[in-house]
Amino acid sequence: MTKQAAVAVRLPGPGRPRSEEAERVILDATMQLLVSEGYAGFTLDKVAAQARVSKATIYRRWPSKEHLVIAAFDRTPPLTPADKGSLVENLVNVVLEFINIVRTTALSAALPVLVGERAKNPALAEAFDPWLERRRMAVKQIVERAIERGELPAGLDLNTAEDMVMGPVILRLFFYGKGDLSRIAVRDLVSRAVRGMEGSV
Amino acid sequence: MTKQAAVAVRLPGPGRPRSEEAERVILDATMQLLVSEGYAGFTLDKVAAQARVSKATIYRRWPSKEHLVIAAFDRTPPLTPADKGSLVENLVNVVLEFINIVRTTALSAALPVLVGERAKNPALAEAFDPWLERRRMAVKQIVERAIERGELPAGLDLNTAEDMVMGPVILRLFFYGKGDLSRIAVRDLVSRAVRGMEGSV
DNA sequence: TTATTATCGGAACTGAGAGTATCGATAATG
DNA sequence: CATTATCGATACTCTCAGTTCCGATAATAA
Repeated sequence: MTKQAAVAVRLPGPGRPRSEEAERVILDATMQLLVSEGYAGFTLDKVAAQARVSKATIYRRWPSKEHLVIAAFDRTPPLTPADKGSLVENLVNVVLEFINIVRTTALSAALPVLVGERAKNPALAEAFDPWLERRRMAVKQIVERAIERGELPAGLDLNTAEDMVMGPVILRLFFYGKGDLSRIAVRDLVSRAVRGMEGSV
Repeated sequence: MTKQAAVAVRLPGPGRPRSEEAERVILDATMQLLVSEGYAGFTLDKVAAQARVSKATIYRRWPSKEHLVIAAFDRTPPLTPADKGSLVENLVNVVLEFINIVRTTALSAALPVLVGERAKNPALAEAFDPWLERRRMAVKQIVERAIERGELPAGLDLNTAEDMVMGPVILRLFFYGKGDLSRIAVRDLVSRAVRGMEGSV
């Protein structure tokens, strides 16, 4: 949040090599603690304790708490762009998969905070944006295939399509505590978004 | 973020009355500092200094930093649901007004952080949700009038409509640093959202 | 007028947590 | 075997949220 050292990677050379084991254990502890404690109760002292590692070992790899959290997220598997049913069904499935991941991991606790930090921390944005972009791929791929099949117009901008599908979902997920995100509700939102994608403006 | 005292209001009675002047000056300083320092650089010591007020005077009114920030936001004027043009034009105008407010006030710095806190602080949610709901009214009203005019189907859920209009915008505003939010881009998003609202699912 | 009470600004204080520095020990290179 | 960068452990600095106590002030109630 303040300074960031010039660390992260180290090229092989003389000296004791970094323990890959330590890296794995730290990221495991990070995820577990984010889930159990929430972002507010999440401290690096707890990570160090649970991973049985010194704080120096953590800061040697990641320059800040936020970078560590992003690194932990980076290991979560990407969304799988299913291709089994109709366009709407494929989108509904990937959206529900996303909702499920957010709810069962630390994402719900950490993502809004990271978004807030990102705005004013360029180094954090550099780590955060690729992660986010990777999550956006699934929806884009599904839309892209629909365009190839001729179900959606060729001129449709993929970013616009993605924003239309995920925007309302993100809103209900993070901004409103009570938004309806049942399969029926999601299907309704996605169906309407798809209708908006059809034809030109 | 941790404890919250039982304060906020005080009924008139014996003793020195609370200074309304102090309240005003504190909220002014809060807004100014949020803009100039960002949420991370925003501290209550700075607020006290700039407002020439003791911290006790602040905490006597608001139980936490977050509550103070929300109180400051609460004074920002509501969105005006213009009713001058077509449905799409009215929505575009109110969305652009919202974007402008976010960009020229401290909202961009503070809103994501507050959203993150809201998820795990019930007392904060209690203060935050009404504020948010009030901002959602403008779009809902415009949509409601369109339904009355018969431009949109009577069965359309207002919350769904609002999510479809604002979702993509919020996404570009807070999650992506670089999203296109020009008038042309907004008109494109809104037009597509409106098309999604038409007809049943 | 006088007693009571809750505010005021000022200032010191507590507690927690991010990030740094130093230790002797260990594991690699050359 | 000399060099070097890691290791865990521990203590430290700094900043900030929130608390507490002060003497002074401004209202109510008798």
